[in-house]
Amino acid sequence: MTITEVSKKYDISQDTLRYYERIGLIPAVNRTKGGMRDYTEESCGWIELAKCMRSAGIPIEALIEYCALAQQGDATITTRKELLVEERTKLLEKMEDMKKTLDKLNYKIDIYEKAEVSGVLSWKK
Amino acid sequence: MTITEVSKKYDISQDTLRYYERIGLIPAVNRTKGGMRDYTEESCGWIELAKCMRSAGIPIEALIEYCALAQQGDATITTRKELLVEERTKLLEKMEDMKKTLDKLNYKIDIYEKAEVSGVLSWKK
DNA sequence: GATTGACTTGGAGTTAACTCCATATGTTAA
DNA sequence: TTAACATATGGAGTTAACTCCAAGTCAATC
Repeated sequence: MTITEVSKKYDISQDTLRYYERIGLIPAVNRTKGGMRDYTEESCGWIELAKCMRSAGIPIEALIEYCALAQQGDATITTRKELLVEERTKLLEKMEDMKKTLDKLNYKIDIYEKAEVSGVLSWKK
Repeated sequence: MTITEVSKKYDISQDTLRYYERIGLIPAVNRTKGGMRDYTEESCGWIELAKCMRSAGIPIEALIEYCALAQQGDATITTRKELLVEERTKLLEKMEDMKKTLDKLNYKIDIYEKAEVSGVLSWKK
């Protein structure tokens, strides 16, 4: 697959795809004789993973480390697992924060709706 | 309350508290004759709101707008509500992304655990 | 009244994560 | 084979959200 195709498939800019490769967030991509990138299935798998993790706000630094470990083979399995567990913990904490914020938003929106009906907002919080 | 007390109470740096006020994320804080900040209950309410919203990643720009609207009185109730509804929508989308990422993390961690036991990782995904 | 520590402002610096650009080279259609 | 377009690289620029700093003022203590 060309970079244009991958960019469309995963809705990631070509600049970002090259950037991810350059910093080691995904392993080096195959090249044609001319030097153009030729993404394999495996490359696509890495890109999908990167997109998924980034969409949840997992920091690039952690993903670079994971990618580096993965390229060192089975000896790093435990380390990689620990890394994922750590990110999972942080993710769960963030989700809790968001849940609290969601509750607050719902509460406030509810109050604003009631205020719209009654025309008064003196009892808002 | 002094800025030091507020900083400790909400675990937000003094620099950030001043920054929030400067950019209008919270309304101007009361001052003593000497010019020092003297946070009221209401100020604290705004800070708590800011902290909650920011912890969920709601952008500063939206909060500045909300704060500006709130200071214009009841005429902006509907606009404020719409703003909150919009942010709630974005928040729910982010939470869905995170849920998907969490599932992926759980799946991968599970595979790594099995690999640790069996010593093989050939069937990872 | 002098020292010490908290607080003030305006502005510069930092960090993460892209995003853009200039210049050069590969690729394809007429 | 030449125009037109896609892609390559290295490096600079951008954005959001802080964070730090210098130089000065306020407040409490000795």
